[in-house]
Amino acid sequence: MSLKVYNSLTREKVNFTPINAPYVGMYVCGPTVSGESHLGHARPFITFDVIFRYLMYLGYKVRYVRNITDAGHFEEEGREAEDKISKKAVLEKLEPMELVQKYTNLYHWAMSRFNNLPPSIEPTATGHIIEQIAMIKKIIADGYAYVANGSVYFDVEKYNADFSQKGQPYGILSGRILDDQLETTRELENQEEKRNRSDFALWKSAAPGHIMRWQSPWGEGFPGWHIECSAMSTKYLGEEFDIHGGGMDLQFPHHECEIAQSTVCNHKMPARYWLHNNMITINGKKMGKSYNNVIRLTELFTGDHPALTQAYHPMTIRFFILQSHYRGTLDFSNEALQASEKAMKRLWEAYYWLQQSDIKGGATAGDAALDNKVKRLVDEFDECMNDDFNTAKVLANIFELVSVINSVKDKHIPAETLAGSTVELLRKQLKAYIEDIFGLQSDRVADDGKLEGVLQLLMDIRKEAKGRKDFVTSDKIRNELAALGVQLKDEKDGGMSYTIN
RNA sequence: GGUCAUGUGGCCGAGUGGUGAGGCACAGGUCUGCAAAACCUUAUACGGCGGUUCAAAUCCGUCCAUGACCUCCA
Repeated sequence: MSLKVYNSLTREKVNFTPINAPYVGMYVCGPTVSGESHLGHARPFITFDVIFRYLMYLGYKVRYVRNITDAGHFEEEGREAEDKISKKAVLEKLEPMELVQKYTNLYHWAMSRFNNLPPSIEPTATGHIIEQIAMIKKIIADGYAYVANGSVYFDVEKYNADFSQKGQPYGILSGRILDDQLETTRELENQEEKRNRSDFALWKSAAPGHIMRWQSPWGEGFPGWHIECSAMSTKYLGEEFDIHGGGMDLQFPHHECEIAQSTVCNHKMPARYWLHNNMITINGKKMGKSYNNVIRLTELFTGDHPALTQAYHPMTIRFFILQSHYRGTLDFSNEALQASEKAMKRLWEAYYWLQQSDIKGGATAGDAALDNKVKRLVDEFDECMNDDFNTAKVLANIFELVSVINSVKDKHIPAETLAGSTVELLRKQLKAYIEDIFGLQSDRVADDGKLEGVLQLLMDIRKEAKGRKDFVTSDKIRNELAALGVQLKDEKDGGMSYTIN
């Protein structure tokens, strides 16, 4: 039973073998901090966070590198080349780095709300200009890039011609054939500097108005988008590392260009396994700026958006994302998120009850069939994750276990139905998966126990009131606590429990 | 136009050719001072048409539909 991952490069599920076990290097393309993150951005970061956590669970020592793009990309496409970040900074009357800092902070805040672990290294593009320039120099020296008017372009045609023979044509990842692209690419303006349309910029000369600019051997300018990832992944993970991740929309051109750059510099395919998450859609359409259907994370958390009927907790979104496989599209809707919200609640109640209860199980199983079923469901967690991180299947199993737990809780089946060892296994693996691997967190207050004590007191008073059929008092306690977001529930044997929303 | 995906019940979503994952919603029931929760039961499905097979949601062909990428994009 070993981990299999779907490698976009070969388009098949393959065994995962680290280059230098137990060490694993993983690079994931991070955000461009020129604006607020939206729901779509949440997916890769949650997906790869779970992958990061699972690799550690398997015992690997993982160095997880996720960059921050803060240098600003150039835009072409009929517009004047311009630095996105500095343009917006002018509009907002901010220093570019102030803008970058603002959105970086927001991004980090959102990541922690999602309970994503911080990556091992989070390098910034602006902090690695020197490395990028060094890499560009090397590419020029090898003859795969040329200088034009202070800008440097990668010569895709030459690369493709030379490396096709070595079995690594340009387009190897995305399946694109360069010749087709040449025929079908739209007519672009301001392309006269490039020898071919498919050439991409390694370095862009900065127009006089540009605020973000650096000295280079080719004049003042700023780095192209693709080179930062190549420079930083090489610096921190080496010329060849294990996993490169990101959204499917980055396959082309971004990752394709990274492959070309790194291959020229290091004579190696940079990463062995290329993992790509699919998009989050809304009404069947990808969520993205160009579609004008973006729901920002701040809006999602507050519910302040026309498309939202309510606010959603970050954990609801995390759960929602884990309920589908990362390579499939996932369609956003209020109904779907509300379903996730309820499912999560159900999960927490069963989970906390089990962790806090003192049930021990029997010396042997009272019902071997059920006991075996529980063991099987738990054992399958790892198998599901080993099958290209099938979090949806793990959750399905967990919910089957929730039913069993609830049956024990309600005494429909006695605790001795399960063997003590099975109960322990269940406790241990549910914790490992729900908290450690899936990174789900409940809002259950982790204070010093004062609130817990107060609530217990209220529940005791309510119990006494009920005992003397003083339902006015007992309902008052329940209703007023409910108004504060604390839900009381009567249990079958006269006990009581609470949930905090 | 090129490349690559996808089409599963009211909704969201797994799925290894053979006894209908799971979640939410719905219906009936149990429990309950009431409520909520929980539990039990039941229902609804694999885009169309062919083919392979004893057997297909699962394999093959074809058609239809949708989406992504080809331009910044998670």
